[in-house]
Amino acid sequence: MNTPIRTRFAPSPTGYIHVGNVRAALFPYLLARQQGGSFILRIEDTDQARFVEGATDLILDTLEWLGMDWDEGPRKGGEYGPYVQTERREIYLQWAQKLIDKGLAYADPYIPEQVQSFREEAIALKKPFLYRDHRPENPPAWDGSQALRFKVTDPKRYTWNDPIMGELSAGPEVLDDFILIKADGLPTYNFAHIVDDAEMGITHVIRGLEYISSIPRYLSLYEALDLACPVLACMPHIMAPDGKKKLGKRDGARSVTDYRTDGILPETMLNFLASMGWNDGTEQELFSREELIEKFSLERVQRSGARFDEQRLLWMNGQWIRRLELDDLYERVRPYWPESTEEASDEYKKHVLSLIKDRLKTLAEVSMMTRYFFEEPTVDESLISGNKQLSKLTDDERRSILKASHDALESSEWTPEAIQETLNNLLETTGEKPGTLFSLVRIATTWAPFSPQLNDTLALLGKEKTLARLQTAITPGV
RNA sequence: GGUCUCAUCGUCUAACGGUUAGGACACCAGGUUUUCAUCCUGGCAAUCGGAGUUCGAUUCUCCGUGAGAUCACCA
Repeated sequence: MNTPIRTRFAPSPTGYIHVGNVRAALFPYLLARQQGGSFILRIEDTDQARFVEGATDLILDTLEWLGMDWDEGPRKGGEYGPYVQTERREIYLQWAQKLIDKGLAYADPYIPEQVQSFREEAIALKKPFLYRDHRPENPPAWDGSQALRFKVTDPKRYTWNDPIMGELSAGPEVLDDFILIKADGLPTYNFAHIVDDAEMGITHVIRGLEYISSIPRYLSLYEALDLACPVLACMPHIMAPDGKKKLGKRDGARSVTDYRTDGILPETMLNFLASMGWNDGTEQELFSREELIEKFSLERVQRSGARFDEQRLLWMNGQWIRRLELDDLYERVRPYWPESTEEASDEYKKHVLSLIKDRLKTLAEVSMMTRYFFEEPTVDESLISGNKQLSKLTDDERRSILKASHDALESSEWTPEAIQETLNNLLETTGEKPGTLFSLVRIATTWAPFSPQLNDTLALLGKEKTLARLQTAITPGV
């Protein structure tokens, strides 16, 4: 009987959360859920300079929105807490003491500027810089005011197996005496995450590719601490739209909150991010959270980076919107109605929504797509002049067609079917083509570049409004 | 520059060493007797280059080339 796996997401609260961050949470989440294990959330806030107030809440809110529930961590607690690194200082110091006792950690007598000059010296000589080449003979006893460094005693080549990348290795030249505890008393990521992962029983570490070159250092630290090494997996980056480098905040990576505001569904975001760099080998494109959990595997994760294609995201969002039940969609779209809809009944708005559901790519689009159902539209002559058929007609010809339409509709029953029949009859009596007649009536009643099927639109708009808008369009001066 | 990694349509990707190299997005054309969209048809479009192994290479090996990551008292 295997012990249940434990995976984690360990973000830094340094600002907004972008799609790359979310995907770094998604893969460990999916794996934990699939294997019946635990997904742990840990806040890595040891960089006080980059700490941003409120960033943690933003991260937690985003994960909750996406339905990526965690088993232990902030807002949840758990038996391995605290789950915020600045609250774990004592733990790091205890582990650091173990290394000191073993002679595997020592105080750095230099200040950062001195180390920097060593580094520049090496660069000037075109030699790779290694701190251990400058390792002090008799370092002072560590009193907590200096940085504490790890002592690499046996630089060697490490080889390890990454479930995504395959067999990896790196030589001794990448091993160095890195800093464990900074002069401010807080641990570096390199040290803290090893300690935390061990203390929290993490079995699978899944993180971005940028960590791959540091892994030999982690391996040497696991050895020094006599710790079993968890499974280490690195996943490829999401690339910036130009495909040149990993997506980051400086490249205008949009926050997940922005996509949420635009009306991207959490289903879409999950599906889309999982699909970037993973597929199940079939031709399936749309995966629900449940399907992702069932089918995900690290072995099928792509090894190369993928660009974030917003057009594909929009297409996928449209697909997910279409899959929603109308009532569900109505609830989600609630914040997006224009102000003029406040008076309208839920029933009417829901009906409007049903007509445009197939047209939506984002929830935010309801606003611009439905205005004419709630307020009097503004006449836009360019809709006529820009229309191939309609621009050929004179004003009088257009009025005459609209007049005929008005009169026919006036005596029509007001159901979608009856309206369609009336419109069809009108084609015969006026001798106009559908492209002319229907377009003209559509524009005169909505003044929108596009709208749902004409008979449905008129039926919902109501006889009174339809006739009034046609009358306005017939009135000279329009 | 050192180290490490990656490489199939414009983009996301599929293909036990044997396929007319498949699908999706985008784009183009047509259909669903009005527009936009949905939906359906069809079209365009790819194995980075060179050696080698093999009867046969997108797939394995090597060398190039290109791209990315990393070399912090950041994570």
